[in-house]
Amino acid sequence: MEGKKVTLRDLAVKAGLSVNTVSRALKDKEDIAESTRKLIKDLAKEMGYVGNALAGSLRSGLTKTIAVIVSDVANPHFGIMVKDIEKSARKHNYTIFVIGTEDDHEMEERAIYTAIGKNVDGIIICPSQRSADTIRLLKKNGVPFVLIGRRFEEEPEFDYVICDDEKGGYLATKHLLDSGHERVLYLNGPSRISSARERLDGYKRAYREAGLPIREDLIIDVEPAAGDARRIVKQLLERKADFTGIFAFNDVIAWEAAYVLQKYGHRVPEDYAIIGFDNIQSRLFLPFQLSSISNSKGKMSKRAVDILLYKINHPDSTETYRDVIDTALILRDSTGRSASEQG
Amino acid sequence: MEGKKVTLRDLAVKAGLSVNTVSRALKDKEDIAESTRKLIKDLAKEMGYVGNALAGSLRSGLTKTIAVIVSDVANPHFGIMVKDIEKSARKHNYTIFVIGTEDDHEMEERAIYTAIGKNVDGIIICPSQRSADTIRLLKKNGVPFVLIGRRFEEEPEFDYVICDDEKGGYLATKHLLDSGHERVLYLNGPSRISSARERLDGYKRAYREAGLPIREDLIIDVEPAAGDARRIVKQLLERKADFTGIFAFNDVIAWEAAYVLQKYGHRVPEDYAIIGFDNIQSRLFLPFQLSSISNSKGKMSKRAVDILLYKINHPDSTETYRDVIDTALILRDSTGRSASEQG
DNA sequence: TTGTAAGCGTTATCAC
DNA sequence: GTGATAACGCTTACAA
Repeated sequence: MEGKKVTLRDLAVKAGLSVNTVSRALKDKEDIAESTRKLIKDLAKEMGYVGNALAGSLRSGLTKTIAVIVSDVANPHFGIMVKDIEKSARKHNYTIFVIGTEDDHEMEERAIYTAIGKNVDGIIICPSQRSADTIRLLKKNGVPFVLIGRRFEEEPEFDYVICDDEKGGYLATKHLLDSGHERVLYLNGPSRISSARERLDGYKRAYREAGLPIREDLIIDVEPAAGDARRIVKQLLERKADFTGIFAFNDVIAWEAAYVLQKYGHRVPEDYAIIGFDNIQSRLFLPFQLSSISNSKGKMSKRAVDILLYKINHPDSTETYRDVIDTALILRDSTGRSASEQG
Repeated sequence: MEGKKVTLRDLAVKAGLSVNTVSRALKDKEDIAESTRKLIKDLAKEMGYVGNALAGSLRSGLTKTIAVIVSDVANPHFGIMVKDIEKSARKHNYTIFVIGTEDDHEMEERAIYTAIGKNVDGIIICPSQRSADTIRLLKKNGVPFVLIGRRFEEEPEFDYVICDDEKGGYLATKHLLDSGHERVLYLNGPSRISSARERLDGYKRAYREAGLPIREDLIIDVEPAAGDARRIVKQLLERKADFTGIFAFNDVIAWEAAYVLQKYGHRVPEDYAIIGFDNIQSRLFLPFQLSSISNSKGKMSKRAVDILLYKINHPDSTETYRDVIDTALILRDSTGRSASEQG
């Protein structure tokens, strides 16, 4: 019952044939007698043969494996993305490594070395952007990769799939402004991150278009991982900062902000209107109806896989991919939409 | 710049030494001249050498890789677990494959074959429990594995780490009963799943202890993946089913139930008290304060990794592991706790 | 201290 | 149709 792994050689010995013949039979090569093929296939099933992909990979140089490197799979945004990537990859017979970085530089570097060492065929990474060096490592080692969710403006050779962050930031802010909230707190991500910068651009554009002054003291950087958002919102409330609308870099931060508002006895949307980013509600039906910016994670993930596989299969292609997926405003209760059917 | 991967041979040629010497130097073996070692290490760095773990694995039979097989990484419960497993594994220099099954039998089987084919050193799996055959496959192939979250009572040889589901079900139900909710709707998971059955046992025990009759019509199975919960709760509300408390198999189902209640204009906890399971709120600060049963996902994940690594490193050990992690009641607003500080 | 040879399990090539 | 041989990149045992 409890067996060591069955190899081609085991089958060959048992069948009185050569390893080679066994291999070819299992792979349905043309030049094998029908009878032999059947014999071997039955035997393989009987003995519970499972091919050793490792050995094949060593020869072919391909592992049918890709690495997905993100800060934190426990964040629903990344959880959803990883799920979608895995699903797309699986359709093409690829398996994924998942490696977390906590958006830390050193961990990211190690993650990349791990991936290269395991001979992945390619990498999908949401870079911490603490430095472009880690990504240059990939270029240097000739490992195909695609950035997802973030990009390096100064590195035109790094392919990416992002969403239209500027537009998202614009739509969110404009909606709050249009609803009469002239003082919008923006709980932004760290400014090293391209999406944080671009969403901020959108925020500012909305303000400019509305002819309202931008209040720099209402633009605050939050470290996403740390639960930093709660601390910051608490402080703001205690010092009675002057705002009525909140735009958050992502839904997790928006939830935390709403959580603190609740703790302090404030109502959403009556006292404060809140809008997030990522539209996680489309996948997770939470009883708190958070307005958000939809960024089509499913589409982004699929696209990233498609591009990566193309690069893997066309190593000499010099095309570069800079895909920007559209974003859209999704209104729910947290910004006081009247009873509608969205969500 | 853009290079093919550098191999030991490349280094050897460049250094005018044998592949073997290079290998030993990089591994800090004793019998290498200090000068040679330095020469080679510098060269390796310069040329950007990253070892090919594949080749070594083929020899050693170990890949330093484990597979994590779960139904759905986008479910925060599994997202958190995968994160914790990855973290623990990484500490021991293991990398994880993540494969989703949607709790589907065939996909689970394929996932297992994939894992075996990729020569993982071990597997952590939350089984769909549509059949024990898939898991027997693992036993048959001699691949170390640990079940997480679910167990097969009829298969005493399958090691597992679960939480005390019966106690959790008991605590949740008892709390609702104690709070005056005599008719508790139980939105349970599919009964093929051990944790669903055991939580139900706890539910029943609480009822028995309270001396109240168990209403079988208030015990309903929900398919977790499908968003089934929303449909079911809607139906119940429309036919004005008779209950005031809801105990849900997990937090995702609880959220969906609360979501529907909200849509129908009901208040939580005034009209309905709700309690979930998994205590995701401990990781994600949502503005909806859901009472829940804590099951120490961090502890479970770590324990699963520890057991698995032990089994990998002691293949001849015959110990079996049946770990049951304690569960605890965590009260929040959704069951009407008075203002306290939990959260 | 360093080099040579063999082998991990598979597959591609080329004989037979 | 089938079998022998080499090769993928590395490590272990042993020889020099």
